[in-house]
Amino acid sequence: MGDSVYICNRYTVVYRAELFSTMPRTLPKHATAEDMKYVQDTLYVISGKWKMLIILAICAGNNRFKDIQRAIPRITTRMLSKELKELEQNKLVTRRVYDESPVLIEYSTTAYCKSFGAIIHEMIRWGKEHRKIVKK
Amino acid sequence: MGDSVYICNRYTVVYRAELFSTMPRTLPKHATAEDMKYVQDTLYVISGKWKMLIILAICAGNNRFKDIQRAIPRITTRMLSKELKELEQNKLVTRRVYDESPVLIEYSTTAYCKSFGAIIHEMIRWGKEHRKIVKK
DNA sequence: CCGGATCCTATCGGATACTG
DNA sequence: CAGTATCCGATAGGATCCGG
Repeated sequence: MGDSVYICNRYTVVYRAELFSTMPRTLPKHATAEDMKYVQDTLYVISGKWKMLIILAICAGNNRFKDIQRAIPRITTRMLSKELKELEQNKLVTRRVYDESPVLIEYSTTAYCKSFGAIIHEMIRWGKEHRKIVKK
Repeated sequence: MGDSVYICNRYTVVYRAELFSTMPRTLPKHATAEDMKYVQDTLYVISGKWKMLIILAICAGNNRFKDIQRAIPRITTRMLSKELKELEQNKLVTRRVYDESPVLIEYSTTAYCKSFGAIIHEMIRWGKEHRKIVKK
């Protein structure tokens, strides 16, 4: 009981509520199966080869398709197009069309996207530590 | 200049140093291409369908192969075996062999693994927010 | 300039069978 | 019990071509 089935874009996973009752103190104290969904969501939203780089490229001031592409070596138009669409669906990026001729399209990150900062910080910290640990 | 090529298990990516000079304040202030490697590392270590669940299952007190497998619905022996090996390489899990008969093998999470708590917390927070945002 | 459509490959993960 | 080996389908990502 308490188990839940959760479907994210990638996977169907069954979470057993009992897994979350006895976690050590340094992991979330009373995490629930519900919580795990959120972790999977977050992971899904930012995983993939290009997503983080695209976000950072836009943050760096590249607002047009070609500019973003130029800023990220080796990315193909197919991938950039696909990932931008996903980022837009997830409200991390907005796409604005200016009806001039030729048509002008601008991408920008949302304020919400910036709420991401804390996670990025944590990941930098942890990843840095990780290199040291694994090297040993 | 300042660009770097980085190979993690999954991808070969080129980071352009210039991407990181003008990021908004709510993202890391002076993140470098170096920092992005760490983010990718972290992402890689915990991504995949089962890794987080395995960590949590062990935290919950399942220390033997069969116990972990029973705790995680639908995981196959192949996947559990494979992921445990990776987690061990990344020092998140230790494998101990007790030479009794029949042989007894125990998995446990490392203290290092628990340093992960902050990221999990952040991901829960962000993922929760995300559901609300995307629903609208 | 901004992509969509098509085809292809490599990797991820599942099913099943088998072993010390 | 604690896995390994083999085969296989699904999907992520790449290459290329085309169109508004």
